[in-house]
Amino acid sequence: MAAQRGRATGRPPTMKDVAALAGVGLATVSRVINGTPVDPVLTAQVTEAAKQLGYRHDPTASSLRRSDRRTRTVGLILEDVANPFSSLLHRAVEDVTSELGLLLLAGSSDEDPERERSLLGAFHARRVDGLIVVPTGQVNDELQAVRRQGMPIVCVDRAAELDGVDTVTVDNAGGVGDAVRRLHALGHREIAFLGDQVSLWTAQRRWEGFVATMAALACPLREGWVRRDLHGEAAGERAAREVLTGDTLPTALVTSQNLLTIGARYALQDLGLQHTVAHVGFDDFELANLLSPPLSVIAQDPKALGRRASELLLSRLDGYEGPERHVVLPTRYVARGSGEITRPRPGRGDTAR
Amino acid sequence: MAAQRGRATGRPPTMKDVAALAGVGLATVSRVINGTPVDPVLTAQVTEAAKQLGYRHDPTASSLRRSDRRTRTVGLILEDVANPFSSLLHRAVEDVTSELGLLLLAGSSDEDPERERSLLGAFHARRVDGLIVVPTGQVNDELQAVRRQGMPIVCVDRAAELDGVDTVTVDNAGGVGDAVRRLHALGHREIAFLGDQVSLWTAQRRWEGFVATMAALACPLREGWVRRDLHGEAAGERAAREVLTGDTLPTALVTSQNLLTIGARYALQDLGLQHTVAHVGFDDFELANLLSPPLSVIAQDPKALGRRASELLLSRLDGYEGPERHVVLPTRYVARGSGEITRPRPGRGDTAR
DNA sequence: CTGAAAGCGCTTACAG
DNA sequence: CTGAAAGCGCTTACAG
Repeated sequence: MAAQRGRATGRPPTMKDVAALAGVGLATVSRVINGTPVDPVLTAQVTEAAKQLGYRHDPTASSLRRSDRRTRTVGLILEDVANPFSSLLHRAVEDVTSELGLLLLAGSSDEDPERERSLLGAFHARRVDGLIVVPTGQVNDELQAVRRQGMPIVCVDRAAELDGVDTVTVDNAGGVGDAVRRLHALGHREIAFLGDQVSLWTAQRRWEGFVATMAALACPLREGWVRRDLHGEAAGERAAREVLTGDTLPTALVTSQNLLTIGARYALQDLGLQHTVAHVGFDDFELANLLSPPLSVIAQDPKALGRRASELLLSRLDGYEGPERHVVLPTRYVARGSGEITRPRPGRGDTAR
Repeated sequence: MAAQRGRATGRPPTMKDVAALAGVGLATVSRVINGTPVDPVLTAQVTEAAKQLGYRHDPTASSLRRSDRRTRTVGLILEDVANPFSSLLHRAVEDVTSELGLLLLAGSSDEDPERERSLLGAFHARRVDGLIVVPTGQVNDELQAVRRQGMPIVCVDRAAELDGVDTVTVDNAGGVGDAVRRLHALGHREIAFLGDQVSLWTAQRRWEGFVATMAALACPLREGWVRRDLHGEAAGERAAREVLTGDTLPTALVTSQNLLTIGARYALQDLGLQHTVAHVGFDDFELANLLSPPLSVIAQDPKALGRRASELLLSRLDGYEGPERHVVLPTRYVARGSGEITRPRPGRGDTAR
């Protein structure tokens, strides 16, 4: 009678249905599905029955009972899934996790601690196997608590001093320092700096790289040429415009973030200074090469960040229990033109206005 | 004795732990957590116990037993989470789903039916509440099968003729037609066309818009000026270069996809023709305005696509059982300069080479 | 309103 | 190797 059942009506077929049709016990079906050795004949019966019913294994029900509780999902907390940096990182993570059949739950924190906390809670509650997060830096206590409960966590793009939490970052200070040195070698001494919100870990590191290198090169920092804590393209444009229409003009400009770079470039072009004032931005752009002059950048490799972060996470999933690891990836200066503008002859005087 | 238990050692606290600490039945805890009316005193006890233990509700275990089987997750199949169009769409979907506490499982099909099938299977097996997919068009049978099993599905960016599947697309043909008409109004008659892989639904629609409008305007199509089935930036550049170095040159160029537009623009700039040959691309770019001349585009609104798709999905989750809906969003022509180059005087003869 | 019991789809000791 | 039974964390009829 039980074996008579066959294909059920509405609901999707379950292991019980498969067992009934194959004429074996429920446990045997489970074993076949999970690859535990089973008599070839029974295996064939089960496989056939499963195919016939269109059986789909339910990984969440499975995870509930398994001893390791693995859900085969990974949580990813990005700043914004839509920004190019985040989305490239996202893709790199997907490339390595999908290879293993892991699914990705992704969300955007928007730099908002409350949102980060909420995503963290939701992913934790769903028992993802691990977490890759670009931390705002203000939710570290909660991250630590979740980590202590056994959830592997890797922080990426921004460091975090948390027990058992691996990090993958970029040499932000080194990248900016390198750019400043190159500008210096081209004669530049009057270098302006546009910086992102100071609460961001990366903004802090980039600023430190600027200050340290300028000091090492004995270049004075002029107050009006340093604009920090800027958020977004419009702020970048405004700040650049102010810097570039002041009493004395800098001969070079370093913009330490994506949107600030775009904003500054608008200002430069609007003032007709794009061929006069050297400009280097942090982070690369798709179309940087099509601009005139092409934009020189301190490029980071979001794909490499994502890949390394995933690898660190996977090693934890594979049982690595050692101390936290801190990977620092290099940046790469891409000379395209805007950063190779030499310093105009001194004595020519102020040009703007 | 049971109430004595209190906080367990290693594992995260469960409803049972909360019930024990609060001195109530398991069901009561469940009711409090789910907001079913419960005596205020008991409610307080449960809330307190939950807080004290740091209890986290497990939504997946919950979904297993609930009558509606809701997992509170939505699956999203994009072409590539890293491409700007997809990631903006992704963000728009996140904005509406996160509002409702739904989590997003996202994946990239890479235009590969096998990958789409695999993601579809994985999401289905995980019993997501619904699916938003940018379909390759070659997995429609499987999509239909999943839909018939009760899973709400919305296709976005590309239409699909499937029972009970809503779609949100853009007026691709209309957008291209509009651009062609504008070029025609500026005197252009010799208009070249670069098209994406012909297997893509959007490529097909854009091509149809081009052909139909050219015919309506009595502009002949010259064989050498039509290049279709191109994939990626390099192919676009190559094709554009060939078109622009032929015996007779077109006076305007329509490129019907993102990467083709970039590739073509490289070719134009390399040949020094960017101020001579009019150029309109399909889909907008972040930096289009910084180019010289700025790039005119047929813009679509990926955020609107994502938002509408989410809304349609949510209405299905809310119980809408009516016939499938097909939303078509308009495109918007953005005149920036490259598309406003007028046709050079006839009789000036061929300029290039 | 409340609690004990059954059961969601599965895995895993536990006996045979 | 195989199957019946217990149980993962929860919800939901079912009686009280």
